Amino acid sequence: MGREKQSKGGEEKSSHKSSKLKKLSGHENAEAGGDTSSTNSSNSHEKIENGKLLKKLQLKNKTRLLQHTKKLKKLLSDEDDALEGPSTSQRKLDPEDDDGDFISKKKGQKRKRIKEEQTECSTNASSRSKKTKKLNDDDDDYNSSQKTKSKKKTEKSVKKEENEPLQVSKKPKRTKEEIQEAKLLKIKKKEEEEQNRWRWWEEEKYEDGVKWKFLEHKGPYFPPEYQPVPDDVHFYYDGKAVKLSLAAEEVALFFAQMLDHEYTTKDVFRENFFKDWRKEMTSEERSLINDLNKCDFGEMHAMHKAKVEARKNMTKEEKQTLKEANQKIVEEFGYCLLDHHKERIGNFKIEPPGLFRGRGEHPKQGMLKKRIQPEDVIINCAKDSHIPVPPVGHRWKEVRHDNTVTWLASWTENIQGSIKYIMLNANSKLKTCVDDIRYQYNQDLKSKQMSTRQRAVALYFIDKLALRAGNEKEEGETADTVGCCSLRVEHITLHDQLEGDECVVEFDFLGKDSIRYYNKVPVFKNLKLFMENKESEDDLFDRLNTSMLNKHLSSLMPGLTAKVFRTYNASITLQQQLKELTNKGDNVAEMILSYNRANRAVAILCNHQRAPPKTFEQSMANLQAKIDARKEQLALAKSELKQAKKEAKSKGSSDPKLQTMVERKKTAVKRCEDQLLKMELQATDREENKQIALGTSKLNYLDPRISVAWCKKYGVPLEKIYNKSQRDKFAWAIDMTEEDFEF
DNA sequence: AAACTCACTTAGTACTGACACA
DNA sequence: TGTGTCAGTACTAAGTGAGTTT
Repeated sequence: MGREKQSKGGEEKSSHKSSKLKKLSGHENAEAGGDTSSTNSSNSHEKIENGKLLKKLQLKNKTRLLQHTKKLKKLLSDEDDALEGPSTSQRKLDPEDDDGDFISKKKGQKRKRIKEEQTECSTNASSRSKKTKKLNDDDDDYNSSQKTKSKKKTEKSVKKEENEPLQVSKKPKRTKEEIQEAKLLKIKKKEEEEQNRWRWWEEEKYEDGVKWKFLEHKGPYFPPEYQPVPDDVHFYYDGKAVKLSLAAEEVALFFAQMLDHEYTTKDVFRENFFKDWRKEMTSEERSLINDLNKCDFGEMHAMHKAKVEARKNMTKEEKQTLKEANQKIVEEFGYCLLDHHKERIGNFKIEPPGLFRGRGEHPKQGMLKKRIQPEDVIINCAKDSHIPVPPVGHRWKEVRHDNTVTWLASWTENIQGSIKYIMLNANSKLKTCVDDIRYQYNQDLKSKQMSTRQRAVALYFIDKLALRAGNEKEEGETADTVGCCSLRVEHITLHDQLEGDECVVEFDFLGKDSIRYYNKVPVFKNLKLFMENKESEDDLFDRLNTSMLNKHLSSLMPGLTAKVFRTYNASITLQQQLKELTNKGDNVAEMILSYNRANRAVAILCNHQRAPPKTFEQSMANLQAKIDARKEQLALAKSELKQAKKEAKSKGSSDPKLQTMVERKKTAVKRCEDQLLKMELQATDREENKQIALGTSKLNYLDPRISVAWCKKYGVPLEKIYNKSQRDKFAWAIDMTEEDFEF
């Protein structure tokens, strides 16, 4: 029994974790989308072989977490493995040092603190060891329960499949299946590794059940008070104008506004409405108004329609001011402070009153959804935060400080009696997070504090130019290479005026692997300031190091470090470029050029250079020769076609032999043209690629799902993008990615 | 062990705003 | 200049599942 409970606990933990991760990695949507569509596809592909389906389902279960963790893993480790070679050797000294000294120090401190806290009371100390044990148990249980779960699922689906005649013979599939099984095992192992890693990572942030340590917000935003209708708008009962009380009028207007909707014709809706409406009436009104059919809301309805129309016809300026006003509200109420970072609140507005519209034939449709008052609202925030102030003349129902839940405010809704919450944006994505970060560093550029200012500029470089973080290095041990934070004055030159641009900074330094980074960027005046009174070998950012930078970043978003930024930017660039460069109607060759161009944009961003291949000139010459030959061939084919046409004409169109001849020549010309085009595209591609290495980004930065999705979407064979070993490496992505995948 | 509660999590739909097109 | 269309967003109803109560 206890065991069972534990396993449940484990599962819960993991799902909780995965949702966390979701949030972090911004894969919430992708995951959901992938899931639904894969369900769809398993429905539609009923002919799919058993094995594949099985595998698919298994994979789906097993990779649910993987999908989330994958990114994180990529973000946290891959780059290190493949790209940070020299620096890792240095970092190896401290095995925990993953993201810079500071983080590890901080982590160490934190750990120490926790330990101290726990040794303070002995029960805690023992419970701690229990806890760790429990965690391990949970792990096992979780996996096994997942297994049984997926087994159940697959069994179910297999049963479903049994009704369908199997179209593909089983035998050859077996071996495939086995291979898949092996792959699965591998994936599973990886997944387990990642789970452990993640758990460790998360465990530090919040201990058991705690969702936050600090939470501050402004409380919910209440909808505006009811504005009574002007006197010239009348409500008629039984033909006579009746001036309604405020409360009754408000509810009447709800109904009047909906008159165009077929809801108002439904008996249930009308009955519910009328019943609730009467509750809002004064006793006189109630005794007068007994039949909804005798009510005439015509003028109110017309007024509402006129209002809608007027809003539509607003001038641009009016719309703009309205928008700005809304923006202000969002700025004030739309964000909260969660631990140390600003988070967007998903629904900071209290739901306005109205008539309930359930979905389908809802028995409660038409009931009045009451106006929520501050007296109905429970506020949840940190004890030591600024407690939100209720609207004047009001008080909150309760203010509590429960850090085991994530909601900021709640109230009980009157239709179903269920609780409604104000919560953080469920899909507060990396994307939006990045926007926030960008906003912030743009603000920080003007900061009075030098260190903040330097950090902002450094972030700008990392974001815009995808510079590496630039950890301090042991002098004399390795080549003198730098990254963003270790840039020195000698590495940049400022030009007040260069090639038509003002304030251009010219970068020239050796980055990782001693690859030269050379770039010219129009930039603000800050840099000049940083360079004042400095020798050429002085640090450009003397008040900044990577740990400070990463500390800042991870305060904006847990787990975010400079290199994550780089990875993120690489992937997002690929996706954007692919979207931009791909033309629907293009043939495969053109598609590939587009893809490579997108890939190239990323490589350029990340400064992935290569020396031009030794054989480059030769192979280009060869290709050119081929192109020339093909051109000649095409010219020949064309003239032949002309000739054939001429003959066909002169001898009358009756001769079928000549007709087929013409057709044949035509296709020959067409074929020649296609091939020529293909080769020319290839030549362009190669030429553009002369000094750029695509492999690094392809293998280590870019989320393969983007590429896989792109291939699927445009029908480009995957082999054209990924070679054999790359396909193996990305098997998981190839398998799980649907064409609508969005990074 | 059924029913209920709470805290999310998912998802359908109405609205908006950008854009292409006539 | 109006109009249809499409994608993205806001809103909130509906679903889920662990935990608790009856």
